[in-house]
Amino acid sequence: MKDSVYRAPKGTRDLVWPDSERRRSFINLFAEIAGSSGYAEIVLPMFEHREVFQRLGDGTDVVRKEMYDFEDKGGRNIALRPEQTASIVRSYVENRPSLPWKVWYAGPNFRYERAQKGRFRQFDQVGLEALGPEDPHLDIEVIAIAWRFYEALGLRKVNLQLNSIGTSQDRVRYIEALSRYLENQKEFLSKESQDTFAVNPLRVLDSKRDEDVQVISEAPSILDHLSDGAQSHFNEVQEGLEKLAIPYIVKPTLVRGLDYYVKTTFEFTSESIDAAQDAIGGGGRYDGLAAEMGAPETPGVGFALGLDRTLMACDAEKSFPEPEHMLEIFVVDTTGGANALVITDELRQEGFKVDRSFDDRSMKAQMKAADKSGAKIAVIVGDDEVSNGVVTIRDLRGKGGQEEIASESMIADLRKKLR
RNA sequence: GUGGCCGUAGCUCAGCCCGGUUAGAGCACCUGUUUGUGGUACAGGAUGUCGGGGGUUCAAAUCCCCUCGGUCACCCCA
Repeated sequence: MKDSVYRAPKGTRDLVWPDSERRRSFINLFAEIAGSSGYAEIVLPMFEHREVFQRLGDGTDVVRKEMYDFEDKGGRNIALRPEQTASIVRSYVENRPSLPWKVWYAGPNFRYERAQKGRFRQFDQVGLEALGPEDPHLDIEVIAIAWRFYEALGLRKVNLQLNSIGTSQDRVRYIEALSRYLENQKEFLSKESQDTFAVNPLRVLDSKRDEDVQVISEAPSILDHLSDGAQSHFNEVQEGLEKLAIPYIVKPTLVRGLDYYVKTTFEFTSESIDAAQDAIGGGGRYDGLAAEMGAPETPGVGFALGLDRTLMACDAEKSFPEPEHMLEIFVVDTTGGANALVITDELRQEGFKVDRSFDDRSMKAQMKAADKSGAKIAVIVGDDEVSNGVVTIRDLRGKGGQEEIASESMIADLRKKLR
């Protein structure tokens, strides 16, 4: 194996064609859908002052063990962003755009954790956030955009899990009730969950360990602790989803890993992913976050979708296929390359996707390269063509017929064949 | 942070248990069969610090120890 220094660091990898192009198409499709819903792109810094992400919650794993942080040369505590919602709210607090403020984003996030299938230290997300309205219609819009995006990708086996975790006051009351219950059941909990309980009782509900399942299933439900306002908000969200025919299941134990959520939380999972990591997207409402960062109370709601995991689901469902070819035309020149130089440039200026060989290789080698390139047509120039003022146009896809075309009509002919 | 599995040619892997001829296969690559013509076939060719270090031995890809890396899972999340 190569020296371990000259390889991508743990949890990162190179995306080369066709994966790189598929990623770009994915983001383009998302941009189209978000853009046509009134969301504008925002490009954020990839790192922030660590305190920005501290807002995700001191008891969360993201803050406690997954923060990719360091001190810069100026002595500042910097963290690579583990997600973008906090950055967006920071940007809102800093720039105070007029409301409602609807933005979408795409780009890498960073979490320092052990990589596994569908989990990387650098991973791409697309997402959007809407700040201002408290209206449950906005929750519905946000969920619907994600849902329509999955549909546009061709995904069929996506499940929407929905919950409300109430207002922060509701949650305080709920956590009291939950803690009382868990305290009594403590001996039946796994050791890990007992530790979790001490740090953040809510997160015990997330445990998938067999010992905990029974205790969790009989635990008090957050849905029994919602205030009237939160309850009617939740009801409206559900009614709206039904109006849009978006199927969902209410999952009272869905608390999500970040502390800033209130009221609506949701998560998308894929049934088709063959890996432990099947959550392909998630989000919720965070009405208190802007105020925590020093702005007036400003409600917000949004989601983020994992690009890699979503594409894993696409692979499994054979949807959103990778591109097949990059090229249309391959220029073969047996006169030393000078003709290829001019012809490829000319064709490229005309908008064709064109490549050629270098190093004056044999015609056979050039034809092989033409075939491998996936191009549909070879434009062949040899001494005969040059002296007759023609080029040979050869079909690379079908049986391989070819014809000579006068150089002047080459572009018109190729346009006819390819467009 | 914890555990399982795996590191041999550019890629996928065999060989390792039972140490011993020049370390193999397929794919990919290059050349030719083809006096300008790819995709099929055939013939030939190039390619390896057997992840790294140490140890045992007359002899290590093969046995032992350490280490680095990858991968999957737990935790948790996208």
